[in-house]
Amino acid sequence: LEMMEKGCIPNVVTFNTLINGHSRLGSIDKAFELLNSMWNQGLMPNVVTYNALINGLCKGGKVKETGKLLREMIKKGLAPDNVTYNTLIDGYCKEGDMHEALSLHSEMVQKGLVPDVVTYTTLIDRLCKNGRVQRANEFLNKMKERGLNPDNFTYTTLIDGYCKQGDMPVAIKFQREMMDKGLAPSVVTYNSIIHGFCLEGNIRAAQDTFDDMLDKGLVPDMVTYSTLIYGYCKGGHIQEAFSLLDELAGKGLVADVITYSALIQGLCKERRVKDACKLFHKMLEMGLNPDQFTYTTLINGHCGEGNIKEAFQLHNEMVQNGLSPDVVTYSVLIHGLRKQARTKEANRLLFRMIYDDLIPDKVNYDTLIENCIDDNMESNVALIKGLCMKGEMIKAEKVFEIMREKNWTPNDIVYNILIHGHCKNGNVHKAYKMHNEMEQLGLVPN
RNA sequence: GUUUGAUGGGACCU
Repeated sequence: LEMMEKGCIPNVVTFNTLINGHSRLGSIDKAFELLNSMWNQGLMPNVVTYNALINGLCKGGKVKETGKLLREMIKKGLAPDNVTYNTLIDGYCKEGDMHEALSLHSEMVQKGLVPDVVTYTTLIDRLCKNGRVQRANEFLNKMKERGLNPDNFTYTTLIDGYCKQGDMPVAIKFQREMMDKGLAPSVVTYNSIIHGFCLEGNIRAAQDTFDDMLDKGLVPDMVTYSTLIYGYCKGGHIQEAFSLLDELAGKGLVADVITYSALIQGLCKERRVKDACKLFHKMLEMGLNPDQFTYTTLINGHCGEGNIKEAFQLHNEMVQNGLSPDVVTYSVLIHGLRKQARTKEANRLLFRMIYDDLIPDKVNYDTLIENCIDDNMESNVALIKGLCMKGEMIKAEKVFEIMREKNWTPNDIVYNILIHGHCKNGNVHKAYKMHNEMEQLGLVPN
C-alpha cells in the first residue's frame, strides 16, 4: 500500500512475492485474494504465481485441491514446469501418496521435462522416510547415471535416512563421498549425523562429530544443541545436558520448546519429576508455549510416579490451552491407569474416547485402539459389549478386528455379543455372517 | 529481484 501511495505500481514480481509470503504462512485465502486483485489490475499471473499458490496448498495439506489450479494455469496457456512438478511431487510424498508422486514423475518425463536434482532428492527423501533406504540408494545411482550431480541436499537427505535406520557406517561413507566430490557437509548434514549417534546411544561419537563441525568452522544452531541435549538426556547425563543449555545461551541462541521438552523428558526418565515441573514452569516464565509433546512428556512423568491425578490435571490444562491431546497422550494416560491396576478406569477412558469421538479426526483411530486395548481379553470383550450396547457397531467391529490381528482367538462370548448387537441394529445379514464365521472356527452357537 | 527438495523433543511395539 505504501509503495502504491508513493506512485510505485506493483508488478507481477511484487505480487508473486506477496503471494508466496501468504502461501508459506498458511494464509492461502489471502494468497488467492491477491491472485484476484492481480486480474483486476490487468496483471497476468505467470508460472511463478501459480507455483507459489500450488506450494501453499501442498504445505497446507490441501494437495487434492491443486488439480483445479493446475487446470486453470494450463487453460491460461501456462505450461507447468519443473518447479510445478517438483512441488506437486513433494506434496504427494508428504501426504504419503508415493504412487501419485511417481506417476507425476513419469508424467513430467512424458511432457518432455527433465527431472532434476530436486525431483530426485524429493523422491529419495520419501523413500528414506518410508524406511526404504536401499531403494533410495538405487535412485541416487539412477540420477548419477543420468548425468545429474547429487548436491548437498541430496547427500544430506540420504545420510539422514541411514542415520535414522541406525546404519551409521553407511551414513559416514556418504559423508566421505560428498566431501570427495567437493561438497562441504552443512550444519544440517552434521545435525543428522549427530542425531544418528544419539539415537544409538553413542554420545561420545555425537560429541566428536560436534567438535568436528566446530573445527570445520561451522556454527551450530538450535537443532544441533537440542539434538545433543537429547543425546545426553537419553544417556542419563543430565548435568552435561544442562551445561549445553548454558552454552547455547552464551552463543546468543535462544532455547525453544523442543530444547526444553528434551530436558523435561530427561529429568522424568531419571525420576526427577519435581525438577521437570520446575523446568516446565521456567519455560512458561520465559514466554515459551508448551505443545502436545511437552505436555505428554510431563504427563508421562507423573504417570510413572503413579500420580494420575496430576497427570489428568495437566491433560485438562492442555485442553484449556487449546492443545488437543493426541494418540500418544491418550495412550500414556491409559497405560498410566493400567500400571496402577486401575484397569476399570483405563477401560472406561478408552471407551469414552472411542464412544465420544474424543479422538481428533486427524489422529489414527486404529493406532490408538491398537496401543490401548488390554492384554486381557475380558476387558476388551467388555469394551466391545459397551460399544454394542450403544449401537456403535462400526467401532465395536474395529476393536474386534484389531484383537484378531493381534492373534487373539475369539470365543463364543464375543460372537454372541456381536451377533446380538448386529441384530438389535437391524443388520441381520451381518449377524448371520458372524454366525457362520464362528462355526468355521469350531465354536458352537448356543 | 519472486516459486520446488534435507536436520532436533513424547507412550506402546521392535
